[in-house]
Amino acid sequence: MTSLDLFTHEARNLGKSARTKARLMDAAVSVFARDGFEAASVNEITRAAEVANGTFYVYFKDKDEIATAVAYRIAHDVVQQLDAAMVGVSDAVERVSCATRRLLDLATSTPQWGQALFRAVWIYNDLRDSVISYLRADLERGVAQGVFTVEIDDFLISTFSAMTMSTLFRRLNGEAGPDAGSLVAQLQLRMLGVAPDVAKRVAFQALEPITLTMPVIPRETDRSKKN
Amino acid sequence: MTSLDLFTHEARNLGKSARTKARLMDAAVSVFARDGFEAASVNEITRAAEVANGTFYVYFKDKDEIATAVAYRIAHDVVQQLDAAMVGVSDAVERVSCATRRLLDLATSTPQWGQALFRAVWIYNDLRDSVISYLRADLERGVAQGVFTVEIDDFLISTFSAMTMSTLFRRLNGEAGPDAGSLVAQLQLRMLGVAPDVAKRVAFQALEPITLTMPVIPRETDRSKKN
DNA sequence: CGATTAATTGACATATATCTCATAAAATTC
DNA sequence: GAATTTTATGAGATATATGTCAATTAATCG
Repeated sequence: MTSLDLFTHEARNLGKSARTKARLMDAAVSVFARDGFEAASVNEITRAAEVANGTFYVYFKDKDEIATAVAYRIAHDVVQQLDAAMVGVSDAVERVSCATRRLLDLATSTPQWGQALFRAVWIYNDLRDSVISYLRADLERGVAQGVFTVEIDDFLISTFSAMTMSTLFRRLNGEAGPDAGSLVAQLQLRMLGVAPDVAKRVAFQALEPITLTMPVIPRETDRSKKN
Repeated sequence: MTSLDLFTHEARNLGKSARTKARLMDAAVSVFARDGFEAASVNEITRAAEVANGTFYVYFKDKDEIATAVAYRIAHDVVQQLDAAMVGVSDAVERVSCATRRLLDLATSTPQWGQALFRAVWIYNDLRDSVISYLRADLERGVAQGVFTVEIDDFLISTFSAMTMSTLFRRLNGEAGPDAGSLVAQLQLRMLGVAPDVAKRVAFQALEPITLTMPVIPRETDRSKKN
């Protein structure tokens, strides 16, 4: 077990089997983030979860099944948090910029989940679609308002999200700094046809601090700090 | 062994050991393209190459070594072909557009190599740098000429190549059609600050048919056509 | 052609992964 | 607290991968 253990935390008041399952899912997040989907093994996951090998198969048929479960749960949570962070933003240009920046902030604030999200989106196409479900609507609104001068189709949306995802990747690997969200949002707005000065202003304008509504993210307490 | 076998073809006049090594490298390309780097096994490669397991270890220390060899050779060849295809294109806007489109055309014309290139660039960062080595210069030239209104830094270049690479990925997976190169080039030019109408014109203008100079790409003859 | 060198082979030792299942431990019920 | 149900265990059967090496086959040379 490492760091956050969000699933375990969520399941802390449920029955024993739910808690064990959650432990396995947290462990899977760690292992997938560290080793990648392919290289990860059930043994690594059970070791990380501190349960016996056989326990895994009580809860999941195989690696694919836990991977799917983890991926969909993470995507679901991220979409939820993203929705919450977007409440009150109505201007199309701001919404598009905000979504990219918030997603990056979210995914990098808990890097293991970010890694898992990245890999999950890579593998499960429908997940990508759900993470960016709001995007198409915002883009179309911008076109209707005349601020975006580009045709909204699958190709555009794929390219747009590839820009976000590649930034996430570089952010998680330390190749990009905290302003990466703003930088890529700026490029995305330019691509959509927003005037350069407006793109810069919107992409770099300060974001409200996030007010978490849904899942309580446990923080390390000072006393339990590691080395 | 499948389809193209470019390495084998290149080595056809060399000694036996060079030919066997080439067989292994072609097989590796196939297997990596099919199974991905992680999932590929030495056994699969030797089976595809129709040699015994032990033969592999005569030529390569392990999977990593052949992967590196293959990746660098492919990147080298692609850069070479790309250079050839860019000769005579001098305008910065055209060069940037042309490079993206040519790279996509090249990589999709031999899909297994395209897959391998995609995976290689993913894993070996310096390869990505070599494939896009010309890019920075062209971008800076465009800025000097006043046609690009964006700051040229690592972040921009990474994002730019992510757009190309994600298009390659979708192209190889049949999610994008033959015009994908033009579509993404258009978006890239817009992002760089080129006026939308110019971006469209340049990205969609006809390209000269490629005149191959360097490595002879063997074509399937009609009589050896499969089913 | 016989001798020498180069290239190839596949069985084998080792390691690690998957998934099952009889059994044990823990939790719950009455 | 005994009985019952739920949960967890880890040894083991099966499979597949890696890398080595003595032996075999193919190529070359004088």
